[in-house]
Amino acid sequence: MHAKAPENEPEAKIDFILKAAQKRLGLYGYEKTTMQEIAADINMSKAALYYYFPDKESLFKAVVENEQEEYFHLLEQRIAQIQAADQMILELVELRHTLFRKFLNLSKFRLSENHKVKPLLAGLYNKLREKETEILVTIFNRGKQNGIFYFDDTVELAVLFSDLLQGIRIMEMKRMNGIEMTLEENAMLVKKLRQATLLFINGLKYNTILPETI
Amino acid sequence: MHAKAPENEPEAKIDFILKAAQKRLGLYGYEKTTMQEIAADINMSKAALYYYFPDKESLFKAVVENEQEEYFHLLEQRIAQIQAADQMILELVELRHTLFRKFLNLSKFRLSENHKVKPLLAGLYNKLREKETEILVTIFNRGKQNGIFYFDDTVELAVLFSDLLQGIRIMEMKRMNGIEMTLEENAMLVKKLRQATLLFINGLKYNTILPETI
DNA sequence: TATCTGACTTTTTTGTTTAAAAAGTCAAAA
DNA sequence: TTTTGACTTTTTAAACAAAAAAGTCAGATA
Repeated sequence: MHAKAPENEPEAKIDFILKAAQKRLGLYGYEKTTMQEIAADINMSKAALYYYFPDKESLFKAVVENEQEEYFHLLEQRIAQIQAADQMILELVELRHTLFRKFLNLSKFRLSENHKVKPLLAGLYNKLREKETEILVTIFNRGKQNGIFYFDDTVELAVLFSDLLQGIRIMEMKRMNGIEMTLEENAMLVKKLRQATLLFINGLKYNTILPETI
Repeated sequence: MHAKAPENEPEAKIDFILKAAQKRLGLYGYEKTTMQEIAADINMSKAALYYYFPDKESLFKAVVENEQEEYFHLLEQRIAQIQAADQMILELVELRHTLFRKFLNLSKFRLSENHKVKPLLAGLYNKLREKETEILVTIFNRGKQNGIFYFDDTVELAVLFSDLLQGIRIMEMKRMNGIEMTLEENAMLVKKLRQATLLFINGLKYNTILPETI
């Protein structure tokens, strides 16, 4: 790589480092990426990285948070142009999938696995999910107000739906052979997510029996 | 323990060993249970166990398969007494949950984790899921024939539903602190499974837009 | 003053060796 | 046919050393 860093611009510099880090992390995962390597890629000393980021975890977090912000920004933009709540959900599911794939790469940790990366990822995932739930609640409430969705506790509903999607992702990942996802595997996952979402939405539309009344 | 083994009855003897093994495995998991211990519990020599089971894995498999057969037997019994397809699904989900809890104990492997137990468990889980899918397909087909469910490919539907349930279980397990499941955590999981199932069934009942036509 | 570096210390990971524990075998006994 | 004690082989665990990576810092650079 050995790209040139921008001179005299702290903001741009940080962004430059993030891009380099993202490349390495996306390619090799957290544990197989060293600070040394990231620094070398952009002709910096390792110590310089520590001038901008207190530690490796912070750098990793910044990279992931970057992606997440990008995603939510785009999502809000897209949703703003849609009227129907059910269409919003479908849009969210689709866009969310692209983030999942990025996240999958970033968190690709070789067999050595958890114990160090797991809590870090868990924290990042929780924040993502919190924001996601918020948005889902907004959409579900809108559907309720417009009289097309029937469900009492929309927060509960949002958490359930979020679980459901993530559950499907996990199950499909377990089916994968290697660490990489083939095109077919991806297509299958997308299809399942869509189908589950359609049924879910349908269930909401005609949900005459509210769970609370049972 | 030190229970007495039944004399001169190979079938009963095997069952006796299985019960002893189940107790240990359910309590400590595969890796923390030794053949020696199981043997000692029933006043046998370790070598005797190897007369009935070729190796430790076979014994473990036999224990799990035992549980599964019991489950399917009970399930078929219960389902036979129900008319409506949607009620059958609810019954299956509920009963399936008790099996999940047993399975959870049996497969409780301490931090040392995968690499040895994982493929073994995966094989057992796949067989379970295959049978489960079969039953689900039967139920979905019945619902379709009776004109209350609308979906084209019921096999696909069964796999999706199975994924969905397992996904919810996994997500809820990830939320758990320790290895054990508290009563509250269990109640929450049961509630989510039920709610998801209800929405799913509802979605099927009013699924005017078949996924294939989109 | 803000940014950066080489040389340094500390922590984590990896590899190696050895001992203990558990799996698995077998000839002979009951 | 079933069971056992004594045996061999394989797997796990502990202890230690060496290597690699994380993280620090006084001083250089501009």
